[in-house]
Amino acid sequence: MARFTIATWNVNSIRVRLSQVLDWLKTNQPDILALQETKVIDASFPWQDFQKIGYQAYYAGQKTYNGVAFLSKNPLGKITTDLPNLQDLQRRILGATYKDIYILNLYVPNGERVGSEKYFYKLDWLKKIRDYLEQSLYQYPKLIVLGDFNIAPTDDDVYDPTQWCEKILCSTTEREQLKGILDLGFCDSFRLFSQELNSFSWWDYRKNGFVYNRGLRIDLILISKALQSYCNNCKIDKTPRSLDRPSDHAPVVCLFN
DNA sequence: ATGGTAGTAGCACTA
Repeated sequence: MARFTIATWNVNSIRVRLSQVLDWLKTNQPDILALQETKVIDASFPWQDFQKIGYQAYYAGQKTYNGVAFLSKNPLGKITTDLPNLQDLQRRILGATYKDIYILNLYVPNGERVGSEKYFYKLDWLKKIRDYLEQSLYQYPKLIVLGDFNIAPTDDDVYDPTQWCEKILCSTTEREQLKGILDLGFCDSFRLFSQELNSFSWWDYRKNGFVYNRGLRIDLILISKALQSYCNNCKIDKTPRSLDRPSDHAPVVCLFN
């Protein structure tokens, strides 16, 4: 397999974060960057800025909320924004092919609070994603599912598991839904490699969460079995989180070769 | 502190 890097980053508004994303792309040169929470309608997506630095943009946005995108050095194929079993006005899904790899960029619903209406929407949404992935694996054994999952897979991905016990992003039911996806034949690429304790990808803006490393690891790159032997590294890049006016999420990068 | 901060929009909602 030719060397290939893919990354995911919830940017919390592409318009506010545009210069940071451009700088990060110039420095890191991933083949593909998947974005979440772009928060722009398609007509306002700043695709020209990315084209100038050698990236083609694919996007599915809406006003104010959600919005997903791919920035890619090479053209992507088979762009999908809705799944056969999941048609939603909320723009949270973007699928594309790159060579023989299928890539699914997800902005999983937050869920607000365990037991809330949004929580059940999240669980139902994840079940539909699972069913779609189960089918897709037949056609695309090489499958990458990445994005903001809004689930911390285990207590090792939580700065204070006691405080977060059975809270949104950490509840047993959410974790079981994620496990249901992993059990199809995916792994959490971050855990294929040794990592520092307390590695997180999201820190609350409030109460200096980043300064005290009070975070969660909710941004994931899941890879199917057919890709595992090619995966050489996965890491979280905390540097953009320390910039002025940052996103509350850090990029996660996965390398194949 | 049923708080806190940020983005969008221009208020209240979402995260």
